[in-house]
Amino acid sequence: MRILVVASTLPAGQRLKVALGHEGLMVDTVALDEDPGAVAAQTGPYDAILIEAAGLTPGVIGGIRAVARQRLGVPTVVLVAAATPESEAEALDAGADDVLMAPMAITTLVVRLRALQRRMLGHLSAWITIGNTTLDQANLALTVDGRDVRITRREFDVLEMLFLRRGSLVTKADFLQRLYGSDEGPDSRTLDVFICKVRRKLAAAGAAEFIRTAWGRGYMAEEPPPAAIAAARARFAEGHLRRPNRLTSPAKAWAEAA
DNA sequence: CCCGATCACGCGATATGTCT
DNA sequence: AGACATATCGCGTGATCGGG
Repeated sequence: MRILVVASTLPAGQRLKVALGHEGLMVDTVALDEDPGAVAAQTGPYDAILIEAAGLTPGVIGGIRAVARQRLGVPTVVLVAAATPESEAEALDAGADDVLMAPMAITTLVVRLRALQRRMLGHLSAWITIGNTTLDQANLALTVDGRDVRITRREFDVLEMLFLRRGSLVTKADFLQRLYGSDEGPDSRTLDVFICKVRRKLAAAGAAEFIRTAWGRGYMAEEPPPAAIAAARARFAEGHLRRPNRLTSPAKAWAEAA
C-alpha cells in the first residue's frame, strides 16, 4: 500500500513516514503548503492520502479541497489532535473521507486506511475471494478452500493488488510504484518472478488459476469458471492420494539414491 | 523478435545451534 | 548468558527457453 502523507510540519511527516514504513507501507511526504493536490497527481498513484495537522484550520481545509479537486479516486483521511463537530463536518464536506483523532495507534490507523481503500474499490470486508482462493487482508493470510498457503510479505502485496482490483488490469508500472514507491525500484522481471512463485504456490495448494497475463501491459485477476475450480480441486485431491503418507528422512533418501 | 516464465544463484537479514 | 558460527529464508537479478 502506497500513501501520501500531507504533513503540517516536517518532523511530524517524518515520524508518520517511519511508523507507517514499519507497518509495510510505502510513504511519500509533502508539506501542507506545497500544493498537496498537484503533488499527489504528479507523483501518484497512491492508495490513500493522509493529511496530518494539529487542528482543522482554514489551511488544512484548503489542503483537503486541493486534493479533492484532483479527483484521484483515492480515500483522503485527516488525522488531527482536535476538532469541533462543525470543523469536522467542514472537512468531510471539503472532500475528506474520514476524520481521525490523534493520538491513534499506528496499527489502527493502517487498518482504517486499508478499510477505506477497500471500500473505495468496492469490497465489503477484509476477506476477498476469487475462485476458491481467499485473501485475508486483516491477517495478511491466504487460503485455498480453507487451507492456509504460506506466502511471503512481498507475495502477499502482489496478490493484494490483484485481489483489490479484480477484473481490472494492473500494469507493471502500477505494481512497481505501489510496492517500491517513486524511487528507483527493482527490475520489472522481479515482479514476473513473484507472479511465477505465487502461481506455483496457488496451484500446489489446489487453487484455480485466476491471474491472467496481459502481454506487454501487466496482470489481471479474473474469476475462474466453475469447471476450472473443480479441475483444480480434483488435481489437488489426486496429488494427495499419490503423496507418501510418511516423509522420508534426508539420510534415508541419500542412502536410497546412492 | 520481443516479452513472459522459469531456474539458478548471490546477497543480506534473521533464526538457530554451539562453544566458552 | 553472551559471543560466535552456521543454517535458513526472502529478495532481487542474470541467463535461458518458449510462446505470442
